[in-house]
Amino acid sequence: MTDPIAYLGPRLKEIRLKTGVSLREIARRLEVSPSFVSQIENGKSQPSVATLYALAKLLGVPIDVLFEGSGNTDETLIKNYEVEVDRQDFTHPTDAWDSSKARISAVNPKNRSIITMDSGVNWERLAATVEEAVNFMEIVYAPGAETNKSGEMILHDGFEYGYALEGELEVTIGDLVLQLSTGHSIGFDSSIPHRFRNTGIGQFRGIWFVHGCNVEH
Amino acid sequence: MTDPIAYLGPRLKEIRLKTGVSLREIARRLEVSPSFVSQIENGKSQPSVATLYALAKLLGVPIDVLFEGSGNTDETLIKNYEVEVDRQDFTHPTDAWDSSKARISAVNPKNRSIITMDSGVNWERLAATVEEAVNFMEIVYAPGAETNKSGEMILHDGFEYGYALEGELEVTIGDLVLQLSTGHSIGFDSSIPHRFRNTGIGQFRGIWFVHGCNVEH
DNA sequence: GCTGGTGTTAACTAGGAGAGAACATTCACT
DNA sequence: AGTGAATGTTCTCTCCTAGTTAACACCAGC
Repeated sequence: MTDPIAYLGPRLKEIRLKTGVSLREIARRLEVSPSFVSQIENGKSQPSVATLYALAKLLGVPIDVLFEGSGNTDETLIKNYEVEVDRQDFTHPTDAWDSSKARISAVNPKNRSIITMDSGVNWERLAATVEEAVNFMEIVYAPGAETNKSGEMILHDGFEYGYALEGELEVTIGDLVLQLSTGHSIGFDSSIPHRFRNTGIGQFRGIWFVHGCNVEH
Repeated sequence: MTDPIAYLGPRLKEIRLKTGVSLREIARRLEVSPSFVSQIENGKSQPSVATLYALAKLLGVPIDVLFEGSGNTDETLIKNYEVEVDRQDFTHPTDAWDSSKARISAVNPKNRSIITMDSGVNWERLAATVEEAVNFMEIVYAPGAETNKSGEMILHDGFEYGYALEGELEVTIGDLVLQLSTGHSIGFDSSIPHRFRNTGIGQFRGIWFVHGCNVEH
């Protein structure tokens, strides 16, 4: 295993690029010089603990992921659906994907079925429907992205459960406003009008589970 | 909100004392001077990123917990149940916690309601039951831990969905054996006999969602 | 008394965290 | 093509601080 400290810089750069933030923007928010951020990313300098902490907070990732080496051996041979769908003509979240009555479904993160919503919102299916009226997915909100660009709330029957993986998500349910960050979780009645908005600088990722009322087997 | 950086030292000391290791022993292993460790613990000096990393590795804690100071940077006003339950006399996973008919539930990772199963398996509730026959939780398997120490499979009605956060979990469903690692996800019919086992060297954590058949609202 | 453990605090130094400037690019305009 | 404002990079330099060495005070057991 290679030295995780040495990969800290490249890892930071990778995360920053993924979120589409500029190096200078980072520097501005951190109140350090752009050159220093560059030096860090290229491994020519190392941040202090304080800047490392601020950096992680800014990017919305737990510090530990910054040290997860690139030595990622993912040789698990999980076969699954690799369809790239792009339909948004469904009325209920649980109808996002067509149903397929497998009794077991396993999905490799590399080839998830993805639905691209408008304005920087993605849904990635975590399991093919082993039952009706259920949707198990990872949702990804780009910085600034929101459920409805118009700002109006949505509601539907059923219930909804979420777990925040990384980033910041402002969750509005009824007149309740919550700020979700890594590790936070929620569950609520979907018939209450709700909407989400990524208020962080980095992307938001979360595990989401939605099911309707007419669950049958 | 107090500065989490300032609490880094005290936090380290707290963890060290809890494990019963001497300050000088830490210094020896880290290959730094004992005085420096003392200075770090008393907040009179701050470690470099490299030493911080080594320190966390040595103490066996993720770096992020070193910043979960008593000065709670997490000011999200999420109120939730803080009960420590320890009952295992339920017959169905969805009955693990008593039901409480809130329509919205948000849970802060710091004060989740935890059920301690035997042989290194924990369930941490991610949302209070906003509906019947549903359980949304984070499951933690210590290295080597398994669903049933006896090795027999379990089955119950309903469906089950999982997402792997960290570690390795060997999942056996019927005669299908899968290896889950970070990012992998599954969904299956719980009436198929199944069991899990942590085959990795570290702990396994995953988001789990279980619901029964008699879902009503 | 001594010896071996514990943690703490001074005074000091070498090295690197971080700044600042100038650099080469690429865009989008008039 | 010319200006302007972004982008990231690479020099050089300074000042601060991560980390050392020394001596400190405390407890055990022999």
